[in-house]
Amino acid sequence: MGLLEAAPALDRGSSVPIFAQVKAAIGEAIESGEIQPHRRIPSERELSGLFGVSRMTIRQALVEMIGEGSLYTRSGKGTYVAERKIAQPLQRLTSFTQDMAARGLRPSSRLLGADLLPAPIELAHALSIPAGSELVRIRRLRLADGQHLAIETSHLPHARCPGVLQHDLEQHSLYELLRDRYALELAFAKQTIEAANPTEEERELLEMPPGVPVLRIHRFTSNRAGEVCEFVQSAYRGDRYQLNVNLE
Amino acid sequence: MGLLEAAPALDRGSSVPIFAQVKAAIGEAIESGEIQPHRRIPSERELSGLFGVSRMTIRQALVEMIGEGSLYTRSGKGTYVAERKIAQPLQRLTSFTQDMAARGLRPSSRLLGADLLPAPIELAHALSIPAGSELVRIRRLRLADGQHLAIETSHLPHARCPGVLQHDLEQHSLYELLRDRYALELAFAKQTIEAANPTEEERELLEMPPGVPVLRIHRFTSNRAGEVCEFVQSAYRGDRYQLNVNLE
DNA sequence: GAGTGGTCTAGACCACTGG
DNA sequence: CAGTGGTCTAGACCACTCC
Repeated sequence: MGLLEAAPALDRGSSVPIFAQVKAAIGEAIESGEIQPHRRIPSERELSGLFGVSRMTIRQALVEMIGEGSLYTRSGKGTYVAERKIAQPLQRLTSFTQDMAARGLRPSSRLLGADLLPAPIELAHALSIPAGSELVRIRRLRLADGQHLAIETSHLPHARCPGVLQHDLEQHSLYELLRDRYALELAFAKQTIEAANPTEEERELLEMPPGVPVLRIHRFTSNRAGEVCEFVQSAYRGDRYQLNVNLE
Repeated sequence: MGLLEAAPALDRGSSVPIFAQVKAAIGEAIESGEIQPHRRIPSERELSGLFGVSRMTIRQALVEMIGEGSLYTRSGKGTYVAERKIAQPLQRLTSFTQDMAARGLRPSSRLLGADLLPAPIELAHALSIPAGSELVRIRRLRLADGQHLAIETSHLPHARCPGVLQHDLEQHSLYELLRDRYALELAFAKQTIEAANPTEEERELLEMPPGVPVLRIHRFTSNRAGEVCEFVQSAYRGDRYQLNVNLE
């Protein structure tokens, strides 16, 4: 029973939109190998008939799958299955916790320090808050399978997460805490990445042998409205960490 | 004459689709400051009336702008202007030439070597070609405003770009050459990034002082169909290069 | 209850590809 | 020429928010 002959029945009553069900069905046909890479899928009009939905609804499914890189079109010819099963659909914003889980490593943290400080002027400007207003600073040692991996220092306007320092920041993901307790959902980030030598303090905290560089990352994170809500400085051991990035 | 009262006239005869013209008009209203960040734009039904096009066409414009991060919606409330003018719409695939131009630096190259070699087995597998088949290898020193910046080694299946070595690879962008002469348009890439120490050879070629690390990037590039077409190894001077990445 | 975005329909015309 | 994806229309119903 394949997509090419008889499409699976859709659940019209479901809260899952029709186009999402179509997407899932086509995605399964691809993953199951029923339609091989570089083979044509049925035309939009054929799919419309097979699923019993309008062509516009089919298109909504296809356009999203094209955006995710699993299909591509040749105008006037048809829609084809793309090859790359390689990676995540796009470059996604991930927390340290998610990042490690995706690599199959057990993440843990040690709190190095957490305090309030008046916002320095450049940082205040980037975060769109008054200079000198309260900033939460959380400094953590990050471990993967118990091995020292990185030092991460987060800065957040205290007004956005009052009382955040009273939570257990070693056991819980900061991003989950912000989302669940403060309705602060972080959606975008802008990072700069460079290779550098560690400071003396970083070298000691990460127990690094001499001569090993660090991957230094500065990250501004913002919510869906585009308001910058967090600034993070990280230093990852160069001998233990590789960053993966997908481009388009 | 603003978007909020009277929308600009659309050119129905133009080859530019209506939704793209609507997108441009709304984009201008945002950039001109007519609609400030976090202010509501007219509802989809209002825009439909203002522009004299159907609501679905308006939605096509809005959905794209939401995907690009310049608008966001609150269901049941309205569509709002996002804040982030910060960066490029998404993480885009760029060549060295484009990358430098975006930074306002003058890119140049020195060819260090260009040859054919039989594909080693792992690379052949990644590029989906037979092991031992011909691979083009191009090694270039990259400069920005005349300063040594990086060493880049590209590997391409010779079958995809026969005779590519006869072109002037110092003066021309390889990606433009591939696109214009070989109809090979590279669209996606998967990179791994790490901080490392340079090899002795890299240190000499880049004229690096001792103790400075490099940003080492491995990149697999593919076309729109998802076929991996290129493998690039790069080493950027850690003291002169920062990588910018946007996440979502 | 009125207005909003989210979803869906059943048509239509266009430019482009192939035989 | 018939078939394809790309664009566009004029409606419709739903869940949600705010008053």
